[in-house]
Amino acid sequence: MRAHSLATTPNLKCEDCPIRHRAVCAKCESDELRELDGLKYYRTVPAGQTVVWSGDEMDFVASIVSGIATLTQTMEDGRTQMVGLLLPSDFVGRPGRAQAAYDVTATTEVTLCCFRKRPFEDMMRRTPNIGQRLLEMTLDELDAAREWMLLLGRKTAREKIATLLTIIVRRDASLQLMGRDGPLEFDLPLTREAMADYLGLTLETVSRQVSALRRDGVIVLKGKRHITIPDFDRLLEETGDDADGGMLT
Amino acid sequence: MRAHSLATTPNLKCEDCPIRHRAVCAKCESDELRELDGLKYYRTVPAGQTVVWSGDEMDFVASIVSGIATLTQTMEDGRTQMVGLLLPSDFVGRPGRAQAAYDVTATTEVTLCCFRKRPFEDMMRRTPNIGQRLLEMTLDELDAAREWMLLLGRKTAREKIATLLTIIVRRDASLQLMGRDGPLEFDLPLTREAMADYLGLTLETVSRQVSALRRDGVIVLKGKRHITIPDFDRLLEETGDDADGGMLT
DNA sequence: GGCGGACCTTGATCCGCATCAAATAGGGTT
DNA sequence: AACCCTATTTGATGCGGATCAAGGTCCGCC
Repeated sequence: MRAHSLATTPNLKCEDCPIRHRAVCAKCESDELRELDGLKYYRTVPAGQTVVWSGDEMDFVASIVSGIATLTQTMEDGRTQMVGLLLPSDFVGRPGRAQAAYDVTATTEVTLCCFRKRPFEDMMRRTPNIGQRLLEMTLDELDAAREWMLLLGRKTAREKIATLLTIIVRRDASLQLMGRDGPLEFDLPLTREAMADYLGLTLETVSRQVSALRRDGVIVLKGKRHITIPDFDRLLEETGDDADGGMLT
Repeated sequence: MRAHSLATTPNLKCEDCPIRHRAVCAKCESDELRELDGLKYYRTVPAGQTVVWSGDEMDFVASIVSGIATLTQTMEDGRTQMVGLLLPSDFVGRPGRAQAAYDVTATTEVTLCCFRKRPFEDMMRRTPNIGQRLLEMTLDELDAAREWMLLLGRKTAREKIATLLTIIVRRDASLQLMGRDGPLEFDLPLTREAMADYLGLTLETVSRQVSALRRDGVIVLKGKRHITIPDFDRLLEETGDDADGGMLT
């Protein structure tokens, strides 16, 4: 299944782009946007398909416009670890690097705003706003990776699940500011197996701990994927993190 | 012991600086170096002392000139996870952020080349070479963090130890190109406890696995800290990584 | 409306690593 | 040389999560 899906989607105008203010182009002036408008092309990848394989030649970089993708590493014997969750506005690929370092897989259908690497690198050299924004985003990702290292190295299975849930809730909240106070609700964008790959667990352990949190009333399940959080502070207590706002958000 | 050691050391000229070609200033022209020369001040921190505490106000950024420091996160109940190992030329602090996100601790005596944050940020805005280099370094650190996520999430204790040893060997090799082929030798720069914090293990498990690798002839110990690797490929097999050059670097 | 397959849950058992507890080895100091 | 302090090793035991093994549920499809 290494076939590249090259489904090309009609471009949105940068001005109307939903990720305009968070993506790598966030700091660009309107003349810079016009230039990007000329370089970019959209590409849509169906759910479940791999966008790039680790080690593959990669001649483009991209921003996630919509959908969710994952970055994963795999060992020879098949053990896999997710090392990043890519959400709308996140950046894929690395300027200055020819091969992909990780597998990039679409979890849901994903739309990418792509740039051929060479023209993008050229423009980056001329446009400090892009490099600056990319630096900010990379520093944020580094913080997220380090927070994840604490989770992987030191948290219990239950704490890991609770932490993942809070992260998903916070993301949803930041996108569609929902009514505070009321119970939070959302759909899990990940299968149990993907959660396990993210958390350094097996899918059986994930399933058991989700059930345990349900039994203890921390979460309410409707179906397999729909979750309600009756009391967010209660969930926070389960993460093992500092109760107050110790975490960077 | 929260006292800041403010020992100030006489500055080296940038031109003579041992990290000149790897640090954040690597791409600077000589006029830019002169400006940095005017901003910088050296500071030396004794082994074991904490440079900054997570959450502290941090009004400077710095490059490690010599010595080794660690970045660690701590949970309320005392569980700790090292999230970075800082070697000469590595960068400390984040432009645009007021508080430290992690504890920074000197493992050996450390000399820092510091810049007050505001003047550094100003210069960064005017000097694309600095921002570009910082972006490269940050992307490298992100890769390292993600490799570490795989280790923390999926590797066994023995594989973790073997991986740490190969990383230390590679670093030594990259600094002082030593005779290939011959047995590799080095001193561990970390205590068993620090290794445990890095690897997401307990110090007892670290000690046991080091002993096991010694029993199996993978490593030879002289004293507690001095290690000889009779056969580097043998050590590589123990890491669980792709046998060939699958790894970056 | 029955069937196949993906996803999920639950149970039983095992094992790797944590935990608790001593003992030993250096290294520096007096 | 005797002593102390810290780093390290080693042993005994227990637990958390992996592994192995059945089911169960939902959904699209014929």
